[in-house]
Amino acid sequence: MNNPIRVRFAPSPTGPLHIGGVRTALFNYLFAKKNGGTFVLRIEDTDQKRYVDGAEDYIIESLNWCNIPFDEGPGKEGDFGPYRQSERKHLYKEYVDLLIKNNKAYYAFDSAEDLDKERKNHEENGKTFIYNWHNRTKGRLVNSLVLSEKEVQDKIANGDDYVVRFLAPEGQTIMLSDTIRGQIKIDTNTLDDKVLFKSDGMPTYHLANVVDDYLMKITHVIRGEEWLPSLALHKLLYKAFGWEAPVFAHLPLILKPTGKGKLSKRDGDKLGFPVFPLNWKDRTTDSLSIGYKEAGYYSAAVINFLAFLGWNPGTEQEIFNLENLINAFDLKNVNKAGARFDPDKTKWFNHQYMQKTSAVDLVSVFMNDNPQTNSVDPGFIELVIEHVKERATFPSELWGLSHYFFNAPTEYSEAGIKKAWKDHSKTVMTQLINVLSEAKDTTVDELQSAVKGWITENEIGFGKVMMPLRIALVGALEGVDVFDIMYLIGKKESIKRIQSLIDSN
RNA sequence: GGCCCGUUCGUCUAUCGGCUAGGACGCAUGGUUUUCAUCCAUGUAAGAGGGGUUCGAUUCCCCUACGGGCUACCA
Repeated sequence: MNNPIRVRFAPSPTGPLHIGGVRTALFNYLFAKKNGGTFVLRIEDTDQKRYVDGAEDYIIESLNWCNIPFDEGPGKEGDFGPYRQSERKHLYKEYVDLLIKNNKAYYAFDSAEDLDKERKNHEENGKTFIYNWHNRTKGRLVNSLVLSEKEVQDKIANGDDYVVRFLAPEGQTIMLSDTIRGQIKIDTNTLDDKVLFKSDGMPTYHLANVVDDYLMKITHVIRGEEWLPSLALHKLLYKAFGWEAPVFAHLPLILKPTGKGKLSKRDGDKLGFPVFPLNWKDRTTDSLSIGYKEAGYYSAAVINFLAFLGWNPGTEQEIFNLENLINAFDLKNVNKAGARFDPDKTKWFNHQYMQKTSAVDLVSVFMNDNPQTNSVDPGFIELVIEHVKERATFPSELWGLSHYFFNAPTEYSEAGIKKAWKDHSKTVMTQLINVLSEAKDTTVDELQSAVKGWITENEIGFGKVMMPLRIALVGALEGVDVFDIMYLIGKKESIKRIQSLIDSN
């Protein structure tokens, strides 16, 4: 009986998809999958001036990387295509003509310059220019409401530029309902007669999205809060067409980590975190914006933290894979207020996902990132990664945490030497070499008890041994357990490193 | 300026009229690690203000303040 759930994500290909857009797509995806519905991608390329080459591919690649692929859209034609509005151009004219015929819309011949002049004039007088009921027939404006039918036809036949405007109803109070925000009351006199059809023959967003949502049988429109002011117009359009409107839900915005306003590309540049899922190179400025993928984030971590921006499961669990999210998702748990983006928490999520990744799975990533290790036994690399992985938030940090397993130190940290290298150190380290030469080393424990036994028996003091030993092996006072290091790099290499330290001091 | 939406620890949030206001990130302290990091424990810190309604308001209503969005032949 009920119509099958269909939702859409409808980005405009004017640039790279920003994480706010990814979150909108994600919520649509989760809602669709939770309810056994269909997730549609529709490209809203009605603004030819702002069209950016490559943006559509970028959007699709991003959704795929995030694991939230669309069921229908460009390249995945379903029963409701085409899915690019530029390819649906012929449809909009037909529907806008229907509106004109039914006196729900009208032709307007005012030039953009004239309207700009009006706006400027009003502004100077402290007023706002709105094209609507109070002035549309008052003489200054040129439209089919004041012109005779013949005049209108002549103008059109003459090739005069025109737009089609919506005839907003006068003096009505309409109730809007939003799944997230509840009831909203609007006085139609505050609305303006929005342009539905542009002089270049393309529809505006308002017309195209209503027509397409209707034709594509969209049941739920889940979109950003920036569309809330247009909701009245859209509802009125459905009514003008005599169509049943879908259910609307307006998502809270994602705000800057600090300061005011919506999250923007510049925040990422300034504070050093990505705002795009994938790298994006601007073709006109040649500037590169780093993506989450390239910055070393797991897509599952990105999806997880994005889901938690404005939504929560109502429990205290925070780590959710996609399947968990689908099961737990409910629009009722979406917040009304904007959510400030937190780069620290984002990293924390990534750390969680990094720890869930096994060392084996990290080996190829590691070898790819560090070609200098290509001749090393992968089994050895796996062991190394097992030892250092818990310290890392990103796979790219692995090398910095493990280089001493592959290369002997070439220099020693000044602070480390100052703290660890004393007058007696040369003697102690020489003795240690002897101890190690004799020590059994088939297990870490053997190595450890040999060294520790020697220290205890001779009452040398652990600090006197362990600190310089660590300097010798690592080059600094940091890193994993010294016995683990010695065991993994081998007794011979360990002795060599100790000798190098002795020789250089 | 006009219209609309919002407001709980620094940040993300829980609470659906009974609150000693819970969790997470961050930060601080301690423990583990004879290093560093991880990890663990503890601590830190909040319902914008003013009116109502109510036995009782963070929760419901109104006003103010603040924040955000929209106000294009952009989406």
